[in-house]
Amino acid sequence: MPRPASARDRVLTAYEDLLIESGERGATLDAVAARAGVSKGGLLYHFGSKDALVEGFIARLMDLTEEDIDIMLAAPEGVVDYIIRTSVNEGTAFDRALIAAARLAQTADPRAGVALASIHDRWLDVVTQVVGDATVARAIVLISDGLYYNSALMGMGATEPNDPTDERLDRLLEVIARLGAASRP
Amino acid sequence: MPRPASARDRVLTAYEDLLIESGERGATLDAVAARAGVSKGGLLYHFGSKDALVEGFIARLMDLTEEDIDIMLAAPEGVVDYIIRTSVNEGTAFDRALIAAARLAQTADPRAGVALASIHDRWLDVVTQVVGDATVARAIVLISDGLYYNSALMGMGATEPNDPTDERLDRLLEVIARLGAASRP
DNA sequence: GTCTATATGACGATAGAC
DNA sequence: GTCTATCGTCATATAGAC
Repeated sequence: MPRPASARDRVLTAYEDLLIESGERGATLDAVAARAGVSKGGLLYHFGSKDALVEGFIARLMDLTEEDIDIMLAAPEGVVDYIIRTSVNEGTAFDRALIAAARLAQTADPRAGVALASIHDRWLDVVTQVVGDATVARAIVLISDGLYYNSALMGMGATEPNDPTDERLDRLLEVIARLGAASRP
Repeated sequence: MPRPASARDRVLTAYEDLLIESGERGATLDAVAARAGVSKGGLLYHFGSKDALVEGFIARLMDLTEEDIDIMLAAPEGVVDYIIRTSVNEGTAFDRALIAAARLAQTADPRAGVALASIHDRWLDVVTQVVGDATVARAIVLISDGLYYNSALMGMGATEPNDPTDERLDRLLEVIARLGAASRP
């Protein structure tokens, strides 16, 4: 039940959208406020500084990460299938948050990079447990990283959502299976 | 024989260094000029605008790409071994240029993203020819992308050069060999 | 809680001396 | 070729009214 979305939440989403569409440079307080439908003063009531805005964004990203890992572990297609196919759809709230974080990671603030590294570690843990072998797990997570990377870097703005039913992903998953990855736990 | 490095070249290298260490936000004309040991006016004599500086940087990146592909094709260990091990050392001039380009890719300018995409395509071509299978080649290049991605995003500044003799890379290459990749042409 | 000013500083770029 | 001003613009942040 999506409730009317508080101003604070709208601000966070507006910031994320702008990071994806215009990069860190375009995600100014003015632009975020305009997009969220509040004034700059209104924005700064909720987040006292741009720093606080980044902090709030990363906190929400980490929450979404935990949710996604639960979904991943329960995925009927198996963890490996899930992690590859959802790299990167840009459809879900989590996908969007991840791309936005990637955009943020190379600017002034190292926090986004640290958050991404910790998410990466969580994935590696999960895949290692499912797959049994640490190096195979690493290869799989690296392929997932590569897919995210390409999504995040090429084609700012015009990033059309990946089709999870793309045949190329099917073939990629077949190849990955040769690594000795159990596609079901 | 490294000659005394023209001011123009020093500016380009300073820009690259600052992109790696401080991100796009930190790579201001002031900072670049200071690092290159020239004044802002001096910098703007060689590159009439920040746009021209980006252009010059990307041109040098593309030159380095062609050089690196020649080296890759002639590598005694084979193309696959070479591409994985050099993702990402941050030691060579080419590695540094690539990381800097990744930092640049999510800001205002789409040119860096376009350049990265074309480099990626060149790699995919080369690996596909060596390996025979397009999907296997894609998996390999994605792993390489993932390694670059992690280098570029985590740990701004403190990115210590990867050790190409790292045992973890050895194991990763063993796993990749299971994909059916010929490690030698 | 949300708004409209306004202060302050940084960045990109120009003009002109040497 | 390289320098020292200097200008215009834009971004963050503050102050204080409603």
